[in-house]
Amino acid sequence: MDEDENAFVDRLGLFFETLGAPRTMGRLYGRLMICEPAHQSLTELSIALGVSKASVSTVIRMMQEGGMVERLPTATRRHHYRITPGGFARVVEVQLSRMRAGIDAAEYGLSLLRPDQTEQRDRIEEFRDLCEFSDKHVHEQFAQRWAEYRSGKDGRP
Amino acid sequence: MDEDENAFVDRLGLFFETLGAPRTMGRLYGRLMICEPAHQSLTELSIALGVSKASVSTVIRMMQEGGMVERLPTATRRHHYRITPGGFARVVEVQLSRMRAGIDAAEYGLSLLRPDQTEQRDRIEEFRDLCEFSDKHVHEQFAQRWAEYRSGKDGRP
DNA sequence: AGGATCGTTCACAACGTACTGAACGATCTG
DNA sequence: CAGATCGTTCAGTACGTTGTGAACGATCCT
Repeated sequence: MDEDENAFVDRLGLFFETLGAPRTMGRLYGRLMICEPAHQSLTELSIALGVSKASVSTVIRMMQEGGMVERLPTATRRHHYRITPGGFARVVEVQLSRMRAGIDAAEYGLSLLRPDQTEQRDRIEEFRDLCEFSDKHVHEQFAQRWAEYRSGKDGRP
Repeated sequence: MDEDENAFVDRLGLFFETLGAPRTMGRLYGRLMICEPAHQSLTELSIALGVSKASVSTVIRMMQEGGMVERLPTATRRHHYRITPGGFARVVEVQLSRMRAGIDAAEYGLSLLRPDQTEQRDRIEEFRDLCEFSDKHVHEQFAQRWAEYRSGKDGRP
């Protein structure tokens, strides 16, 4: 519809693509941020973005499972979706939790090396520690720090 | 060659794939962690991983530009590569810096909205703040905190 | 019950990317 | 100089993923 709104939606599509998510997911998220009212049915989203209902159906399910959007209870069989408040934080957390696989791989590598292979061990250990750090420390403190940051932004007492 | 080493290498390939990087990049990184000596020529890597020299050439260039590996000065024309010590931290930083694009998109979206569209503004602002937080705060403190964490791990005084 | 609306699912087409093999330029060795 | 080695580049192929259209089941409205 609106030219500017489309530009915004497409920018979010590009952003999501760089994060490894499908473009349509970003466009849906963008649309749900600017739409009025906040909740939209699958068909409405399909029309607004100019993509098939099939795409919206599959992608929005992924978003729902990831906690980015939530389905509202409704009387009709229309499925109304809206952005989960604070839901995008989960996405970032999931992104960081991927580091666990790196830790596991590193531990496996260390189990293969002899104790005297110190140089190789050092390389793997540094890699493992960084994965561990990214996952553990950042992940542990993320929710809390984010809450502090957020409360410092808005003017509520 | 070794069955176990291949398993380790392939695990890192999978890990890198989940981060959106090519599988070969992860396998190269894995190989460079366990090889002896630490530096390897392009042809050696090609043989060890069972991939074409063409792949190694292009992928290792990407890794070099990203700061994950570095080329060693050498007398011959053999290009010797090794893992950049602490180089993987850069990868994580780059990953986090991708959030900047989210900030820009959000600012653009806000510029489109009227001042009275408070609900939409709230949604976008939360998204923007989270991107800003992920990029700015985490990114700012990453190097320092990682150094602290690292120094606490190894036993050096 | 008949008709319409809404979302889901399937097979298929379109696209981008990762990888290969061959040709090439450049450098060392005998 | 001839031959071999090493890395780069290019065109082409193979693969996985994204998005579509059509058929379907289910629900609501007269």
